[in-house]
Amino acid sequence: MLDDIPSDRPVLIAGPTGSGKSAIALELAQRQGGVIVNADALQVFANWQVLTARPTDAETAIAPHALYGHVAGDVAYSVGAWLRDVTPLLAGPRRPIITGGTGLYFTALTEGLAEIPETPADVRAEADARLAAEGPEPLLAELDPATAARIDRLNPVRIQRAWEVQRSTGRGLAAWQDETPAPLLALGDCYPLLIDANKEWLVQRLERRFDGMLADGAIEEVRRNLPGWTPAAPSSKAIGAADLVAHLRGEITLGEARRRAIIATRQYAKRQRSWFRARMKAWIRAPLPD
RNA sequence: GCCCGGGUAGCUCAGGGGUAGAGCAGCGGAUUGAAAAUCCGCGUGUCGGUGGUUCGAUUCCGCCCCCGGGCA
Repeated sequence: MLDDIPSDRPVLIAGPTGSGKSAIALELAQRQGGVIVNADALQVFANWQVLTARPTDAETAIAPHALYGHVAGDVAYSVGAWLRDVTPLLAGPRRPIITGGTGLYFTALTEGLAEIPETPADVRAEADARLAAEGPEPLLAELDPATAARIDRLNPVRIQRAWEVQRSTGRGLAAWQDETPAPLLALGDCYPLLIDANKEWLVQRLERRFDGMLADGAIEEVRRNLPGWTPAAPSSKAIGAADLVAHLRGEITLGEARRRAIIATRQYAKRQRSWFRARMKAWIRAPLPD
């Protein structure tokens, strides 16, 4: 698999959680050089390492890594922010090996993303408040027809996003999206590798991986995050975090927390599979185990 | 041994004379700035067993089995 990878082009390594992407990236970086760039929405956060399976200090010492743990856990992050972070790394000097499981990030990178200003915190707060008080319908009614027709009207988060864009920029989301610029990195200019993990094989691995996280101090890591813990924080979405918090608070047993976290991980892997199948048809597939 | 409950989808349970339903799990899908998020779709299962009443029983009655609790 690694022998087919050219050394003069950016490499993309996507795949479901727990499929061994990081190890492949590390070996590639050791063989050919380059910088491993994170494309995982949760591994950007500084307050998690064990729970998000972020590369360890020993691993980051072997090869250069970028965009791992560089964002505080209570700071809003997004695809747009990630794209802005990735841009300078694409210019060199090292060949980027972009690795992660967030399909949206890869698609935005290789197919383009509308250049919409970041939603100001006060607009987000206003939207949160209105959604809680009034429900999604009034917000939906305030959207322009083109946007309303394009988004999933049954999904409150999609409605909120469209409303926030309208409110903060004065333009409809659809108008912005219609002006989406060319992608930062076209598929033809890189080597896009998709880890195609066998489902049963992966499910077993995910279970063992969570036990490994517990053995490596996941509970202590969660305990460190307990002061001021809020499910609303961007980094609180890490799978298993809320479950282990509930356990530390004595609400559920460790066994129950483990059970829930493993289920959530499996469900996440399923969603990744859906994205990859539908959106990454042109990628080079590497079956695992081979 | 007796008295109450209860035995219905993988799990937790609702229902009720005209062959049954919800949450979770599971499976599939969508997804251009919270994406490890969010959202959509998919439910035949000896209704514990067996006899009886009835045009018809999972639903009513008898007996039996199992699980709780209580009394001895």
